[in-house]
Amino acid sequence: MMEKTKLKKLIVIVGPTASGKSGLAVELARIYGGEIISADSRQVYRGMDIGSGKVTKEETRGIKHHLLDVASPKRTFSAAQYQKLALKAVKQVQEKNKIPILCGGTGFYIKAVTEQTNLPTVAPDWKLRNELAKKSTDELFAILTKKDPRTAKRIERSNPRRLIRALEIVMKTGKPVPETKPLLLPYPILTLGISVQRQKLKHLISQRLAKRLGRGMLSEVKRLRSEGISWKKLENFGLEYRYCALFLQKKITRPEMVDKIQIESEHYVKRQLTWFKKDKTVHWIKNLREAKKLADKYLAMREKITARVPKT
RNA sequence: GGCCAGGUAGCCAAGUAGUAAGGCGACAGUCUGCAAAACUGUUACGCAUGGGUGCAACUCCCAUCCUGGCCU
Repeated sequence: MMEKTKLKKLIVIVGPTASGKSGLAVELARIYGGEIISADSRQVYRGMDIGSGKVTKEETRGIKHHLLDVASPKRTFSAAQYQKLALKAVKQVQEKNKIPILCGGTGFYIKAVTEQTNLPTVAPDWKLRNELAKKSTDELFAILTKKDPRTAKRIERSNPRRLIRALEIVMKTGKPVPETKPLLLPYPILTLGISVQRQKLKHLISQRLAKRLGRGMLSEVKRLRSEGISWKKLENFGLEYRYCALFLQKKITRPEMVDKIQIESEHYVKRQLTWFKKDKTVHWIKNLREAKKLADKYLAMREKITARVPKT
């Protein structure tokens, strides 16, 4: 009986871009017998490799990675789709009696898994969205206030994207946006946050950018374009994809492109840190040693409990 | 040396007698299906320096310093 009482585990690794999440995840996976579940909103797309910083075959060092290349860049992938796939992957890994390591910089995706927030099931209706997009935020807010005052009260009244999504839900369901309650996973999670000095991060980003250009990032973007991804879509992917696309269209110069990617990446770091700092369960670590210490302690809980459960 | 233009926040920049637009950056933050996205807030008791004229000057006048252009 003892061997059947496996305990569910999940290690989460977060941190700003270029902080070394992927490397740490692979290390921990090798040490503890884990598989990695990527939580990156761009690495889910096939063909977006260099620009998104997807691990290479060598970098995986034989560790299985889930949730990479699961979507076509031609279609819009969403947090809800991610949630479904990621939860499935977590379960799958746990069933193999291995440790799932959820690793990535997309805070919203991480939250979708760890809190299992029940995201509204209304699918995007682009026709409706485009219609609504013609209105000003004031108008949108006024409509929402009328149809769903409770949501209007807490929504950002100047953010068209949020307003439109809320209205989409209201109009498609005929009901107010449902209140979500976070469903915490029924087992403890260990969340590690990689802490790197901002200044150091800037250097890392700049080095990484040079490397990516050397590896053919521009060709990658050109290829995506030739495969039918519109410039607009590429620009919407942000960072490297946005500014490479602008450069390839000759809307900006190459130095401007490099400059923009650098600065925008630094802004991105800031947004990520704002998000992750809010999560008080994150254990901030500086290196593998600190990570191991926490992981050892966390995983040791397994033995204690599995040893005890059969007796009771 | 002469003439002209100009010196406004970390940077770019508007204003031009009535009490400092805007953009970038920086910093902080938001987040219920686009999240590398979208969005919000803060950021010059002071406009090269010193005088002067006005009730009132960044705005007008004078001098000085600095920058750029042209001329010799």
